[in-house]
Amino acid sequence: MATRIQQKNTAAILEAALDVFSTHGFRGATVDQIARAAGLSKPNLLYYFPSKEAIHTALLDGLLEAWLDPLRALDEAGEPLDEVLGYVRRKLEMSRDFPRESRLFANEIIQGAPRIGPYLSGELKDLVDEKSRVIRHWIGDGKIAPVDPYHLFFSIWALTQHYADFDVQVHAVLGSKDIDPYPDAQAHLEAIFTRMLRP
Amino acid sequence: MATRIQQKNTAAILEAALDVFSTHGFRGATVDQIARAAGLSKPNLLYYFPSKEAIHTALLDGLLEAWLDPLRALDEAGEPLDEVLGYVRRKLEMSRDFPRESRLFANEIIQGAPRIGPYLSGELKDLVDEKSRVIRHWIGDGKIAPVDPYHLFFSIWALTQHYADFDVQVHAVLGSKDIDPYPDAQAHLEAIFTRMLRP
DNA sequence: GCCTGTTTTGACCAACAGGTCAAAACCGAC
DNA sequence: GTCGGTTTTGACCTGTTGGTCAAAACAGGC
Repeated sequence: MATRIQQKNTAAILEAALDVFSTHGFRGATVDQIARAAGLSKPNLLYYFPSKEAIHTALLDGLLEAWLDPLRALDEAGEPLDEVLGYVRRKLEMSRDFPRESRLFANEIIQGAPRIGPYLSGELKDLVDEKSRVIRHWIGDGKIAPVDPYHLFFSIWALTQHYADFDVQVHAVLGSKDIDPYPDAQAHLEAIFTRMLRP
Repeated sequence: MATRIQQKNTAAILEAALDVFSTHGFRGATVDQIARAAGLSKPNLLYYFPSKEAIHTALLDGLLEAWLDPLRALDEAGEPLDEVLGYVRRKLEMSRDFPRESRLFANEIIQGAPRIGPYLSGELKDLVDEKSRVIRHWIGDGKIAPVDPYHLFFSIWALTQHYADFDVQVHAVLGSKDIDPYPDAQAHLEAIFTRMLRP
């Protein structure tokens, strides 16, 4: 249904908007800024999306779609520690590979989740509830050390997303701009959760 | 030097501005909004602070002043595990008691630290470098388990600030708005770092 | 009460923001 | 090339924003 030009331009817009929204927040971003970053004029951009809000919504929808995948993959039938470590690894890879998406999400939450409140207490909470039961089963079976499942998940989110959201701080503290912190982070987090969950 | 009215009004402005900036970010906040929240008219507010920027700067300066105190208190002469746990506790108390300050800081970092970049690679990095040496000494003496000091600090920041910055998400996932997550968080973090650092 | 400095205000401005619109330019099928 | 629909643009409108200013209102010491 969509022409070549449409595909190319909507993609360029979303790409540019992700850049701008993730670093300036919704209100801090201007349509003109996004348009220029996408190589279009403002009216031309508005030809593809009816409003600034619509671009932001499209971006968030696409993000939330994939946001839960790493957790969904946590498998009750697997080896408990490996499953958790796998989840941590996937989340950390998302921070590394999609830092802008992480910051877009972070912006939204910090500002009180005005647009994704229902998602948080809906889909997200449901999935976390479900996986928390899995964690509790594992604890009941003595497969992993007793731990509050909810705070376990909070810890995983905090530790992994930190490397995307606070990227600037991480690099500033580590000193050299060229260093990739992710290998060390990966080892560090693996050690943390291994020690935390070993029965 | 400052009159009663000046003290009262500048305090009210900073208080209101903290509210507004921490939830909407710098560009998302409007001077009018801050003025109304402080119970003043916009020109009246501008009588006390020369610009929106000046209010924001005053707020950040005050914050950064106190931001490092919990880490400064980490004492090389103390019992290593207790010292780290004390730092974690202090940081978590800051998240609980000053969540708006934490979000103000988070907003700044996520947006690339346009105003506090020098602080990050200056004061902050220096202090972290110094305390990292302390951690390494403790490791060398076999007092705590070997761990990358920098990533240890990142972990502490991530885990404690998460409860302030992502407060909405925490409450949404936990379900009941009335529950105070901090007691559980405190116990959880204590357990994490104890297991992490026990030799 | 009066006088001096402080505080407050309403009216105003220029810049910028999101968004509209009609007309022009462009594209590809025929 | 020409024709229909698609794409792009410049000019424009309206509301908002940060900030100014002169004048009014208000202290509080005498």
